[in-house]
Amino acid sequence: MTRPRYDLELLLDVAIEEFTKRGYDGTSIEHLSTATGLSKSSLYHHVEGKEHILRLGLERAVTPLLDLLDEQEAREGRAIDRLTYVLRRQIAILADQLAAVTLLLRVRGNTETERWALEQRRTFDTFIADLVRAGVADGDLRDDLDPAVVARLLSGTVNSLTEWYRPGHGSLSPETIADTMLSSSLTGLRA
Amino acid sequence: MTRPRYDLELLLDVAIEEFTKRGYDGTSIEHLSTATGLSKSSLYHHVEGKEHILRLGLERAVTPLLDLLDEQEAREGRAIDRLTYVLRRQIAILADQLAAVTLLLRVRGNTETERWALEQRRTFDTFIADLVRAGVADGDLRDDLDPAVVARLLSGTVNSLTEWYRPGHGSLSPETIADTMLSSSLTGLRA
DNA sequence: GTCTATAAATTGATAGAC
DNA sequence: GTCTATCAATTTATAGAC
Repeated sequence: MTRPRYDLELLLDVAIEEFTKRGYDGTSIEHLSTATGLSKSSLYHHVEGKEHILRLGLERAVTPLLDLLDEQEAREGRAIDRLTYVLRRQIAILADQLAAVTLLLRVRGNTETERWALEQRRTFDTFIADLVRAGVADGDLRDDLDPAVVARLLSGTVNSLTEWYRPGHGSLSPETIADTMLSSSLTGLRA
Repeated sequence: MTRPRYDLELLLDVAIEEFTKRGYDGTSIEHLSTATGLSKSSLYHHVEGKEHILRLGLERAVTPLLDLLDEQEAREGRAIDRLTYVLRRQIAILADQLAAVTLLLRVRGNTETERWALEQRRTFDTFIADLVRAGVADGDLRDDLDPAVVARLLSGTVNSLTEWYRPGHGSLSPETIADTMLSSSLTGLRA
């Protein structure tokens, strides 16, 4: 048995990094060729085209995020508990698929694939906003703040982790970062 | 008196938007030509080259942010009060120069100008981190959370506003958003 | 201050040999 | 599955007329 998938995954590792560094439009097939060590023709043997590479890279982030939502469909319990659980899982996915999630957050909607990615993001963000509203309705979250703004701030804070979080090197674990984020968000920073 | 500066400012309005939408590398002079209605040659009459346009656009965001830091140099008072003041002002600058700040946050360091911009961002972020540490030392901020992480989360939350805040249209004012952000961060979301 | 014309290099993609 | 060679279109930038 050969390993064509393995080679594809390696190509995606490189492509996601390049797309993130230079932007999708700013990254040429030639860049990917240089970075992988494969000729341009060989790349076209593995994928249908440039946009196909983007799609496969984005799916690494989108799939686990949507799986998390699906898994939540039948969940019960207080909204505030489900919210904290989903945010923790979102942070875990971000840490596990850091490069792909970073790429997902950088996509702007200039191609069909990018617009698809933005739609998936919107689905996820809407879910978070619904949980915040439900948490306020339950009386567990403050009702003097705009729930829509609160939800966006929470999502923004989580997503901003891609700007600085790097795994390994005795760095903080994703769980510790999630603890800090949720503790400061829910209980506040004041001593 | 002619108005060469005015034409340059108009060009920058367009260029900042295009650079933000497609990325700096992904935006061609031809794009800018189409978007401004000027020929490519005419653009080169106004600026030295593509990277010069980026530099001028980024300065719209960098200059007021560094001015804010300069103004803080001689400030007195408790760190927590200075921190909330600086964050409020940062949000005001973000709202006032939304397009340029968005571009600043999207720059990745592929050119000399981009690396300069990243350096200015780092200067600002370091200032925030110092204020958080001082706030903990004063006993005004919780000492059970990593101040470096807290500072990054605060900066990330502020910067995430570029992802959704849009002025006008009876939308929330920057001041209201700052109120919500600071209240939730300092006092917490729990009811 | 604007334009057309053009330069040399790079773009996404394909043909076809091995 | 890899390569070299090549395509038509696009890239940043310049020359020089008006």
